[in-house]
Amino acid sequence: MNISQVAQASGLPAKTIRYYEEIGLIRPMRGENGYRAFRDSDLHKLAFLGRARSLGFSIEECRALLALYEDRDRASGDVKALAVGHLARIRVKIAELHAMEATLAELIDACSGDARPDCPILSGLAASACHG
Amino acid sequence: MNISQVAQASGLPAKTIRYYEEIGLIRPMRGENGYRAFRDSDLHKLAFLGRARSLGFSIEECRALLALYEDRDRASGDVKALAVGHLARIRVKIAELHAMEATLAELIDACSGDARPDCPILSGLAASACHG
DNA sequence: GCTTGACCTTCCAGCCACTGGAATCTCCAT
DNA sequence: ATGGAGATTCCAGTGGCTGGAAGGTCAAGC
Repeated sequence: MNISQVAQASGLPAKTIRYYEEIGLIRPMRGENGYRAFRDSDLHKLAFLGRARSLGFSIEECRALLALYEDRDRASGDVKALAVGHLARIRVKIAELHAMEATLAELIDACSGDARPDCPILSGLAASACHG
Repeated sequence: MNISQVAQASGLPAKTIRYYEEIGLIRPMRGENGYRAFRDSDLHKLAFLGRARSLGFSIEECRALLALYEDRDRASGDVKALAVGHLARIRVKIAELHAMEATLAELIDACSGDARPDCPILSGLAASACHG
């Protein structure tokens, strides 16, 4: 398979696939013409990476997950630990965004949003972004 | 005021303050020795920027907000529009993270997390990250 | 055989918003 | 005079791609 077919099949852009090779996540073969020649196993890895990335795992976590995936003797506890840590970070992020959302929604709510210059959003930013 | 005092007072690292000057968000004066000499107005702007950034506004949005802040004749509707757009993006982000969280929590839940190699997290990533 | 156009290759630069570090200069207290 | 804190500039790196230029390759059509 050439890169565009693998891109199609995996849902990842060709650029990203080249990048993943560059950083050593995959090691496709090469044809005589210098083109990358992807095997099914490469495609599977790329699909795996795409899903892991879409769950927000960092590239280095993906590398670790891929290593665990390839290691038939891994302990599932190792995988779980990685995932649990990541889940915790996601939840922190969600909490941060919720806080932003609340403050912002409150400021927006207080703002008439018409042609007058008076604006609680700006004065909120100028003075303090606390809600209350 | 020198940079470290302003950093202290605004809560922003000195490096960030220099960066903000570099990209034209602030324009502090200079003393004879070449040191930046911050006025109160600079400090206010930096505090404003810090709060806007902490609400997740991008640098360019902050620049726009600052311009609106400085424009005594702005329409509050312009500010509101900016904030509403940003709020929408925050909510999208929250929704994305919630989806990740749900999928990840489900996979984690299914994983025994012991020394055995059998791992639903990895097989979930290998096959499909859908929940259900 | 030749052209055309799609596809492949590499390499370099840029994105965002900083952050770290080196080399140098200035200030102030001792 | 000296030492140390704090200031300056400039360059490089972060993460995870993404865009684009310059050039090689392949398959189809004339």
